[in-house]
Amino acid sequence: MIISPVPTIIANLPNPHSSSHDSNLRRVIISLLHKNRKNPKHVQSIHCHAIKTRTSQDPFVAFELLRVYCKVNYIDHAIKLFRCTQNPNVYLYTSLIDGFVSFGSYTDAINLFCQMVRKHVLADNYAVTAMLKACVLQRALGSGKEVHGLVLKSGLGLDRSIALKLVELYGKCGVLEDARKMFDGMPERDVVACTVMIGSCFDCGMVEEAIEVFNEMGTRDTVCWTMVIDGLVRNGEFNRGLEVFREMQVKGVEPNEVTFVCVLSACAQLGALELGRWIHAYMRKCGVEVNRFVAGALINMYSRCGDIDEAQALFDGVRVKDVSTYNSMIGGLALHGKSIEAVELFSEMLKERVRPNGITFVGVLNACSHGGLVDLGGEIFESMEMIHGIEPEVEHYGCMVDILGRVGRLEEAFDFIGRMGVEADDKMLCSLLSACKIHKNIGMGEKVAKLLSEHYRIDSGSFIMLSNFYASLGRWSYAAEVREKMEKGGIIKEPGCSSIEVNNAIHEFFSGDLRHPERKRIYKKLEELNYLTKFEGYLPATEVALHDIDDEQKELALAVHSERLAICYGLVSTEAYTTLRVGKNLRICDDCHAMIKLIAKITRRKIVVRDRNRFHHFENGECSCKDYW
DNA sequence: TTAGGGTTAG
Repeated sequence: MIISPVPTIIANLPNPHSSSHDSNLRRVIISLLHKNRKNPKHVQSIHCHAIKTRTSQDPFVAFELLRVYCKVNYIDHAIKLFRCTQNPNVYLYTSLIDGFVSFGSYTDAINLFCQMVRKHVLADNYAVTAMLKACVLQRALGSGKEVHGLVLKSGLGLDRSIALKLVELYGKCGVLEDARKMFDGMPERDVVACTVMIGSCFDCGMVEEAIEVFNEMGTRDTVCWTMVIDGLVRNGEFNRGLEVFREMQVKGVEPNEVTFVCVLSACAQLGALELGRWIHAYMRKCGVEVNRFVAGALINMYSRCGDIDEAQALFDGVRVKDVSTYNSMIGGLALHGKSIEAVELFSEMLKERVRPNGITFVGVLNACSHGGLVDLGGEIFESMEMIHGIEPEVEHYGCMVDILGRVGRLEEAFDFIGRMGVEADDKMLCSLLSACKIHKNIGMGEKVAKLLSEHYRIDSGSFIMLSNFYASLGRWSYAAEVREKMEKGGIIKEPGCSSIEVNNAIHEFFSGDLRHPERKRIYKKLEELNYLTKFEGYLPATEVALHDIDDEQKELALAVHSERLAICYGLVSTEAYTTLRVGKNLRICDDCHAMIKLIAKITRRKIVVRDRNRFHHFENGECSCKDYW
C-alpha cells in the first residue's frame, strides 16, 4: 500500500496520546472519510492515521474505510484492509462482497460469502442480498439455490430484497416457474416487484406473460414502462417497443434517459433514421442529460441507420469518452467499411489510456476483416492477450477465421480453427464456407461443410449457407438433403426482407412482394431498370438463385429480390437525388450488389444498403465495400 | 451509531 504524506485535512485530529476518548477519534475519522470519500489519496492518508492511532481495528472505522475504498474502485486496498482486520464481522464481509460485485469480480464475491459461512459468521439479510446480486450477475443458479435453501433453513425469513433478487435470479437463469413462485409468494407486490417480474419474463423470452403482468398493474412509473420497452426491443419486437413508447407519452409518463436509450436501440435495429433523428431532437427539447449510455446509443443509432458522419460528429462532441463510447464508434466505422479509420481510432483510444475490452476487439477485428487488413488484424489479435490481458473468446477467433478466409488463406484459417483451443461455432464455420465459395475451393469447402452439418447447433442462416454452397456446385441432391434436414428439424428459413423509410413510415418488402399499394409503380420502375442496366452491361448471375430451376426462372427470382423492390419504391416516392436508405435482414447477394451499383449510376442517387453484416454505400457505379464483403 | 430497490449500448 502506498503511504502518502499526511495532508492538512488531518492536522486537526485529536491527539492520540492525549486523553481524548476513542469514540471521539472514531467519530472524527468517520466524518473525515465521509467528507473525502471521492479523493482516494486523502482516504489513504486517513487510513494511515487510523493505523497509527490504532483505530483501524475499530469495526465502525474499518467498515467505513472498506466501503470508501470500494466506492473509489480501490479494490486491492479494500482486500488488504479486510485481511488485516482481526475477526471481520458480517458488516465487513458484506461490504467486501458488495465491492467485488461492483468491481465485476462475481466469483470472488461468491467465494467470500462461502468463506463467511464456513467461518460461522452469521449471514444477515444484507449479506444474503449482496451474495444474490453476485449470483444474478454470474448467472450462478446452483449457488443461488443453495443460498435460497440456507435462508429457508436459517429462519431468516424471506426478506423483501432477498425475494426480489431471487425472482431476478430465476428469471435470468431461465427458470420462470420458480421466479413466478417467488413473486406470487411476496406479500407486497408493488411497482418495483412487478417490474422485476416483468424483467424476468422478458429474460425468458416470455413476452406475452410480461405484458400480462404489466397490464394488471395499478400504478406504473417510468422505470416500469422503460422495462417493457427494453424487454420488447431485446426480444426483437422493435415496432412494438416504439408503440409502447408512444402509449407512455399519451399517458403522460415522463421518459428518462434510460427510456431514450431503449427507444434509440429500437430505431437502430429498425434502421429508422428519420424517427431516430426526431427522438434526438425531442431529447434536446426535454433537456435529457447526454450521459455515456445516451451518447453511445445515439452514436450507435446514427451509424446503424447509415449516417456515419452524424455519428462521428456526436462522438467528437463527447468530452469524456469511455470504453463504450469508443466501442460504439469503432463498431460503427467497421460497419461502414471505414477500416483504416476504425484502426486509427483504436490507436487513439490506447493513447488516451482508455482500456479496451473484448467488445473493442470485436469491432477492430471486424474492421480489419472488412478492409482486408490481414497482417494488422493478426497483430491486433496477438496483442489482445499479450499486451491487454484479454483472453480471446469465440467471436474473436471467428473474426480471425473471417480475416484469413476472405483473402483466400483458407488452409491457414482451417488450421487456425484446429489450434484455437475453443470449440468452433456455426457462425465461424459459415464464414469459412462462404470464403471457400468465393475462392472456389471445393475441396476445402466440402471439409468445412461436413463439419458444419455435424455441428450440434446450427441455425437457419447456416443451413441456407450450406444448401447454397452445394447448389452453387450444382449438387442439387446434397442441397435438397440439407433443406430436408432443416424442415425435419422444424427450422424455418428466415425470408429475405428489406425495408425503406419514407416520410417517417417503414415500408417492408419480401421477395416478389405484391402487397404494397404502390406495387404497380414499383414493378414498372423495376422493369425499366432491368432494361437500362442490361445496356450498362449487367448480366444476371443465375447461380445465386439457388433452386433447381431453369435459368429463365432463376433470372426472374433474382429480379424480384426484396432490396430491389425497396429501392424501386424509394425511387418512385422521393424527390430526385434523395439518398435512399435500405435495410436488409440477410446478406446482400452478388447479383443485387452488381445491379444496385448500376442503379445508383443510372439514377444518380446515393443508395445506402445495410445488410446483415455491414453497410454498402453505392454511388456512381461503385460500392464503398469495393466488392469485398 | 455501521448498509440493500426495479430500467441503459456493443
